[in-house]
Amino acid sequence: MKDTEQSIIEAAILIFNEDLSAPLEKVAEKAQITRRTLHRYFKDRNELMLKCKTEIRKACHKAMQKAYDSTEDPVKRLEYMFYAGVECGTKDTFLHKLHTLHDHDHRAHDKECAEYDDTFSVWKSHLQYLQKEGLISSMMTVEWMHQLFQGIVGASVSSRNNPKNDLEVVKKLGWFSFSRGIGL
Amino acid sequence: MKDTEQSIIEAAILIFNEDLSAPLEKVAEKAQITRRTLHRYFKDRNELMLKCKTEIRKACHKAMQKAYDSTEDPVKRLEYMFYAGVECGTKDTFLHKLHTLHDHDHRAHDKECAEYDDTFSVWKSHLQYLQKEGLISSMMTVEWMHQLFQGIVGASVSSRNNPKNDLEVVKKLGWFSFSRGIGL
DNA sequence: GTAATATGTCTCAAATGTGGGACATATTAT
DNA sequence: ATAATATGTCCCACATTTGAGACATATTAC
Repeated sequence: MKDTEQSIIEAAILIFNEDLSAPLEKVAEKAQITRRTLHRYFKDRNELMLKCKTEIRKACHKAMQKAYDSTEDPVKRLEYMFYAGVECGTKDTFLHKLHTLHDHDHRAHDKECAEYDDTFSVWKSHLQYLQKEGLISSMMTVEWMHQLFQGIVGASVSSRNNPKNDLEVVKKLGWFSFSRGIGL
Repeated sequence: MKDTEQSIIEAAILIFNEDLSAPLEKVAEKAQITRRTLHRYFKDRNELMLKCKTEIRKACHKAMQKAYDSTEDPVKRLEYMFYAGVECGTKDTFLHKLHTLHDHDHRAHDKECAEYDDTFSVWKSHLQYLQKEGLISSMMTVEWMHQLFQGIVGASVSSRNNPKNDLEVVKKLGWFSFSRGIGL
């Protein structure tokens, strides 16, 4: 019964990803509880948002790290990390969105931003490594490849909203487009 | 002095794209006017939102059509239509977002959705044509290529938030990734 | 079955967002 | 310079959102 808190967070991520200032009522609806119950778990919107941020950072970091550790082969490693992004779904897209908002100024000494950077530092370092090895195009910056990654993950997640699109198929399509898109 | 209305719309598109339920105060700030002035031009949030939707549909439709008409060469045509998307910037990403929201059910008989479909029907038809001619991969659906298009346009628009990234460079990078991503 | 815990219902006060009236000031056109 | 128009300031009524107390009901653990 303690998973109510978690289900609220999951619901909030889905709602806030589409509408940052959505009323908490909508989050409660999505979580299939009352707003009163939501307030028993979270003092206010801010506290809920903080928990969401922690959750998405944790989940994405864990998934990316796991993918990285799952193989030694540089190209497979890249592929699995891409899949990790897709499997994180809305959590990944929301995380990226929060750190590219126009008013959010990203500074590394901030704790949240540091954790965000940390989550993708392995990923970015790996992209640089692949460039040095000549496995992927050197004409593009790591920043662009990261934006491309987030963009294609977003496209994959959108595709999955249509239930007729199987996760595995979507992942393969996404990887095809991403890998070729970075000149692999 | 009549361009105040237009500048409010432009500001609203930027704000609402990031935060659908953002207070109108934020729109006014972005447009560098008072909320009181905003209310003189738009009765309420709903009216403003409708104007935004009309604006983005109009702008994107016009840009896509212009790109289509600018050449006869099928591949160049595709390339120019991609650039059109990037040049529409937030307008394109916002338009796409509005029609992929979870609560928005997309039905063709609805006037707004019909116009949306119309805007990208030329684009999608052209993708199908290229597939039939064997110029791009036939392993993927038109829907996926469209999602990919929107995803990479979004990545390009994000990149441009960093002023050191020149529009032309971003366009070229985006096109490189997109064209290869669809197997061209 | 009983106690503990979780959730729902009803209610309400505070905070925030919204729309617009009244009037002053600023800008533009002629 | 003057009139017309646009915008800002101040203010207010209204709607929505928010956070929580009090209590009933439901669920779970033992």
